[in-house]
Amino acid sequence: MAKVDTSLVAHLPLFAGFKPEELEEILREARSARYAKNTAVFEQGEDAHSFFLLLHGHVRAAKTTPTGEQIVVRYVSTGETFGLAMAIGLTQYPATATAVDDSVVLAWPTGTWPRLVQKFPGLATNTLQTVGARLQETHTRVVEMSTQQVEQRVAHALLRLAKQSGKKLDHGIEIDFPISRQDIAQMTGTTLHTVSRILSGWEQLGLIESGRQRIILREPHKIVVLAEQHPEDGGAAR
Amino acid sequence: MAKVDTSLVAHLPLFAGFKPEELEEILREARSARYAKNTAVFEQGEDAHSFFLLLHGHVRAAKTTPTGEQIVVRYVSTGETFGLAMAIGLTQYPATATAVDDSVVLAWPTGTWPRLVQKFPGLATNTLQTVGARLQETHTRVVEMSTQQVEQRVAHALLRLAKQSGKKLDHGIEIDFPISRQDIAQMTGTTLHTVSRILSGWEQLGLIESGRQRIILREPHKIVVLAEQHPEDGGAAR
DNA sequence: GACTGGTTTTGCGCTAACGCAAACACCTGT
DNA sequence: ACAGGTGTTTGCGTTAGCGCAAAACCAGTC
Repeated sequence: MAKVDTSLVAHLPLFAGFKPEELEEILREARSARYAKNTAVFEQGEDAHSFFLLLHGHVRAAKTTPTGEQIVVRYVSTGETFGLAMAIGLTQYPATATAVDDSVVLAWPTGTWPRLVQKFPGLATNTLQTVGARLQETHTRVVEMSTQQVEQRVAHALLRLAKQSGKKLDHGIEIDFPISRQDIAQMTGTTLHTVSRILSGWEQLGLIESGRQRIILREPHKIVVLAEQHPEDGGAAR
Repeated sequence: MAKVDTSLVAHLPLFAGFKPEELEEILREARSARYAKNTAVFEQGEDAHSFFLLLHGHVRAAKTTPTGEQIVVRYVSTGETFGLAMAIGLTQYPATATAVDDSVVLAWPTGTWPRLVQKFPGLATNTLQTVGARLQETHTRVVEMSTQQVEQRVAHALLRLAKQSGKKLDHGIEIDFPISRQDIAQMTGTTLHTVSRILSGWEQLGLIESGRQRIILREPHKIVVLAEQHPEDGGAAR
């Protein structure tokens, strides 16, 4: 079990307000692990044996419906926690987590959570903040899905991805991990085909540049306009 | 400031694991208040001055978009907390809370939260559970909106409402507070008109009985079937 | 360097659901 | 009893986006 440098994680929201020695103690309980691109960290329905902190890479959390459709719940970026099933009172993972890039995680056995929280109440309040933030984001998503049309939703999704995991290039912002049209469809509640059409359109207009599982925003500002623009603008309430 | 009977609230998840005297101390910090039908408990964007526990009645939490559309986030039932902005790191309420029935709440000034949590760490973990549960529910909603069609979504919404706030009658289950087609539309991401058409259809078939802001499920079981039935069943993945 | 499997593009027909409009029921207060 | 307002129903034309199908594309692999 490799020792984790506290300085690498000390600034994370999860550990806000902790002293170095406390941090050390918490980290001692975790093991680190690598997951190669396209391997599962855990599967939906599986017993929640651990909770995780992503140190490196990107992880996709997705839910599968009884009929087999998949919905992307979120993309986890470096520094974020995931698989918190235990903390929110679940014994099984509610989604599947897959590394979309070679990734490195810290994993705490689920059983350590009650003990850690008892000893370090700040963990609970910090986690409450992050779960609360996710709840907000998910509500935003519901609102978008209810009120906006597909093109706006895709625009928002790209902007969010760019913000979260964008790599600045001189000719734009590149989304920093492999992402397919299918993935974007599953984030926005539409189909692969519709996403493809929309992105093709944008590429014509020079707003983006894209290839196989690769998207570069060339004109982020114009995409913001698209995202905020309402169909038949000045639009009335539903 | 009226004294609140601890026995009325002791069993609530929020207070799980607390001793009567602790409970007493927590309750001492709260004031109780009444809100008449159709009055706002707080408005979206307003400074989060308090957080609440609903003792009696029903409260609707809804978000308003920049363009004026409203989306119902959830209906709060007796015993549930709401307006937890502070706990999840917000200084303003992210939604508007309106009493849909004459309602009674307990209200804690936002400023008491840090102190209470510090003294009673169990509050944080209990709240984490409930916020986690809400996150799950919201994810379910996203999945439904992405994969199901309007009729199924409306069926699910009614079943959830019936479960949460259903009053058992001999000829069915009545949703225990005034709810309009508009409200249901805002819960399911569709329009008033479409909801009306669907409910009319169901009424023809004898599945429900309904009137002005009033819905009775006469054949809950058949509605479950509707909710689970997939268009062109055996349906393929998106 | 051809093969193979996943990804993307594009065309075309179809339909679920929207949007608008108008009429209608019901409840409340005067 | 009546008026006014809020909620509901229903018809009708329109359309955004789905679903299917087929082709083109691309990146590794053998």
